[in-house]
Amino acid sequence: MSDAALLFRKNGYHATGLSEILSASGLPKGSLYHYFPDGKVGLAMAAADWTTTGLVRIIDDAFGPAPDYRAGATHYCYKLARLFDISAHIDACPISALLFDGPENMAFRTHAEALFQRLIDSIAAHARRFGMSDAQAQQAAETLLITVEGGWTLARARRKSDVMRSLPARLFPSHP
Amino acid sequence: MSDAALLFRKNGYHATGLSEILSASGLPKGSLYHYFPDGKVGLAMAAADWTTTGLVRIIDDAFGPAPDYRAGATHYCYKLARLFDISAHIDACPISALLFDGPENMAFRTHAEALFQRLIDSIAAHARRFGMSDAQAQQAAETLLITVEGGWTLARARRKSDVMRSLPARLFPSHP
Amino acid sequence: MSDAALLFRKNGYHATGLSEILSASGLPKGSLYHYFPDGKVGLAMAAADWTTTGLVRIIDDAFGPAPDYRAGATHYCYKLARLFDISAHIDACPISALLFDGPENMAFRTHAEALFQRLIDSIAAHARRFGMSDAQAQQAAETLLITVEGGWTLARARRKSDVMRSLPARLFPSHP
Amino acid sequence: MSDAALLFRKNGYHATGLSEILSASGLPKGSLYHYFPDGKVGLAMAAADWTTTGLVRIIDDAFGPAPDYRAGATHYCYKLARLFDISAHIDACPISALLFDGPENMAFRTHAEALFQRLIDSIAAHARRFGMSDAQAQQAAETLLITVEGGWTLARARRKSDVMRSLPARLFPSHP
DNA sequence: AATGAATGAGCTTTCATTCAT
DNA sequence: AATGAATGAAAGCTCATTCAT
Repeated sequence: MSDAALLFRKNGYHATGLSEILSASGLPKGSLYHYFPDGKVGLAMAAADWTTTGLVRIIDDAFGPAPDYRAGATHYCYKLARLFDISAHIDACPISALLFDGPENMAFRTHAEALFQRLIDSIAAHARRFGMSDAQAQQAAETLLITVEGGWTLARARRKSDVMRSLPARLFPSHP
Repeated sequence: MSDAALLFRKNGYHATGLSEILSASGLPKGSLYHYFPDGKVGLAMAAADWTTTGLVRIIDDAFGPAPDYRAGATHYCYKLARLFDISAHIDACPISALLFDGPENMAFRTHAEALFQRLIDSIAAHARRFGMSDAQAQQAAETLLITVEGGWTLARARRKSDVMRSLPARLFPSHP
Repeated sequence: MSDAALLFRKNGYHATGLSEILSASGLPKGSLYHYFPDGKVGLAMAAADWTTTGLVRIIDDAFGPAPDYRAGATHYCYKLARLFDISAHIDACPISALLFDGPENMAFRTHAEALFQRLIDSIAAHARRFGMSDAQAQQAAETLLITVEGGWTLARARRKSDVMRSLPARLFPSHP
Repeated sequence: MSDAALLFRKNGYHATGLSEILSASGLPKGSLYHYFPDGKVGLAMAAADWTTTGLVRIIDDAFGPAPDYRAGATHYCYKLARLFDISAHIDACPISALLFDGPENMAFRTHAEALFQRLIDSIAAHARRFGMSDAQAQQAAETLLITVEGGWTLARARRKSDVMRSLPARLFPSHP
């Protein structure tokens, strides 16, 4: 599963062949359709689920020990910058890699929406823990996700993680 | 060219076949490699160039008549929201569609970086016009691009353009 | 069994998947090879047997109450025309569906020959009952089978059962 | 083309793989879809056309020099018996091999109907030449096709061409 | 005795590209 | 300069069958 997730993120959905995934994972060719009767679509969705779970864990690790929301968000951006560095700058946002599939698969869009919402909800839970109202928390979490998502895209184009580390300053500008 | 750009944005790089593009544009099959000796790669880059030029025009239209930077950025987000709506929710960010190609084409990343920079520079020029310093303008333009890019991704997952119209409030929070 | 026979007749041997048959009949997947150790080949033969038994019953029903051979043959053709109509033009001759398998299964040909002979023998028995000699009966039964088989093929191509009802006039032309 | 036609007749539509045809004909794999953009379906139809043309020639050869319709039909049956023998008893009626495809391809049935009609028309033209009325000729030609088709099927099951040579006696019984 | 998980060969088709004209 | 016919690799997927339980 982790092999599939990595390859999908690295190459995108269409550029990743099933045989590539299978040879990477060592599994036999015919077995895939037992575990994933929906074939490549089902496998890609499961891979995105798997990676989203990992992102939720990163969120919890970032916000858990933080003294306030701002510190948690900053930790989160820095953790993603590190993740970007160790993955050799080649990994796309796992959910976006799913999203960028043809429009004929509306299920993909629906699934991507649900996964983004999982991330937003995870962040919002921490925001509420730090005293925000429900509306404030939802707003702040969405803003963080949007910023992180856009920052990751720019970092990818530049093949440098600096942008990720610049995000907290953009999110929380100092007021003169 | 506009046909190619639209198809790449709609389906992504790998999901768009050359024959699909050629039959859409009515061009003869064999002559593509005379106009684009690098084949699909060169065509995709040219298509991204073409769309980037269109985005620069949108930026100029948004910021040109605006009284200040904040108003220009707001106009820009609203124009993109309208663009999202009239393209029936099927359009990816044209540059991202390029980005999500395999790592075997590093030229793609380099080209995507240059295109993003063109957008940033266009925005920064307007920012300077409104009195910002060079450093401030570059910073503000990057932030706007990051936000717009992330917002577009979330809008695409939700198949609703609302997120785009919520971006100005996130970029310019009111201070109590 | 009736599910398998119907599917084989509808789609042919190779176009009918074992999983299709098993899911239609509700039987567990692995147990097929206990009932039919020869797998798909054995199942198809048993299905053809089952259908042949049904055809023998139709022959007996057609000839049993008939006053003479000609009337019996006519009834038979009309019964087959009705069968063609109620099966929505999708049924091949069940034995032919077997026949049209690859030459690597010579057992199929042998089996098909035996099944055709069962039908011929059933018709010949009625012919003898109506006073024909053994040789006459065998000859008449073969002719009827040949005509019915060819008529069914043409009816299938035309998707109309009319040909079947025209067969008696071809078999028993009025002498001026 | 003749390779494809033979293989389809020998093994049936579904049991004949495209790679089998291509390796038999020596053509490269990718070229097939230039000559037959509809793929296997188009190839099978063209193969059936090709063989039908051959059957029309056999009909003309049989009826051309014949003194009357009965002699022409007899020649035709004997020519088919010889064809059966030299094709090693393994060849199906080429049109039937087409016909026995899944019902999802209504185009196949329509095409098979047209091909059968070509054969009937060819025979009927000769029948008219021998003095039959239009109605008589059509009727006689249909009867001959039906008989030949059914006879071929039985001959195939028995792996002996005797049935084909017995058809004239069935078509033109001597009146005592 | 009975089963469902597991398999690898094979399927048809699409692909970006080349090259003789 | 311009082209469409031609191509081999690879794609995603289905298949009948096996076997440990």
